[in-house]
Amino acid sequence: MENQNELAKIENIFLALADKTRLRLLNLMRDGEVCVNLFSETLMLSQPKVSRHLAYLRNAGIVSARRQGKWIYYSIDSSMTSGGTRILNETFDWLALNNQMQIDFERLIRLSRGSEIETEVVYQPFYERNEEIETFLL
Amino acid sequence: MENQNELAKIENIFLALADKTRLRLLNLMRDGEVCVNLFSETLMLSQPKVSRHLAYLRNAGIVSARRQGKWIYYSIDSSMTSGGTRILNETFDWLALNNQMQIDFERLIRLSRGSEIETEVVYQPFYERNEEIETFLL
DNA sequence: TTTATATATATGTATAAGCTAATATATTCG
DNA sequence: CGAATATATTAGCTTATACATATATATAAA
Repeated sequence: MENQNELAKIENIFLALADKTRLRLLNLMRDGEVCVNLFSETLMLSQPKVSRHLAYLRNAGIVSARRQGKWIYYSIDSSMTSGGTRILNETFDWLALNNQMQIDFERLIRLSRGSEIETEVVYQPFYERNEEIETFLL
Repeated sequence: MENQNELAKIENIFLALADKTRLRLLNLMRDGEVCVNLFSETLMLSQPKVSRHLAYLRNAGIVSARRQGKWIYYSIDSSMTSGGTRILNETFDWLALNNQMQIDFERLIRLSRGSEIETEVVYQPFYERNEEIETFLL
């Protein structure tokens, strides 16, 4: 993924977006960071499946991850190229119109309120992040 | 391709864009229609390869084709969904910055002037199309 | 240090999609 | 009609990727 020409980078962004599961994962990150467990619970998908698709998005440079204790939080990588960022923003706008994506996001919010599952997962919008806790990038 | 839900349609647009050859083909259609022969000459790709990728784009609803005599001209399908259109426009803007795409487009223009190949291919911007000639959609 | 939890990766398999070479179809022209 | 041209499709092969299941790694807590 390191030594590719520009055209290959563009192709790789679209490859990353060309999968329903990855689109659903991205939609959940649209304005905050989410940990693997919460992705898995929200979308009712197996943990390895979620993890592998997140790795795909990470390798494509679309999301970044930070560990906080046992949890790893994923969010949109703010250092994307401007071309990729613009495509991604259009994609978010498009996804926002989609029924499945709306349902997913509502479930994310509901689960992150902690009422229905007993795990410690939380949804953390950017503005709520506790930056004092020791974190590091993967 | 007919009976798919909205999310699948979104996925399919990105699948269609997730290939270097298809991106190069689309770039050549950015403000006009192009026939198969000219795609093939411009990109120096085999005719079956070009034809197959154009079929892929056609099935995805991104391009449409019209026959005029022996030639079949492909262009961006103006009846795309607004979401798809917006993604496509961002994509064109991004491609326009890419060196390979610039080279491709210049070669298209040069070849369509007819100086270097002896076939009858022509590049036809929308505004130059002769609508009087009998045409039909594939 | 052992145990539990959260996440990542490996393995085997099925499917999708790419490529080349060959062939089929459609149109025009003689 | 028969030949030439433009485009599409098929066949065989290879590669990429998705999936489920199993296993490994990293952290926290006891």
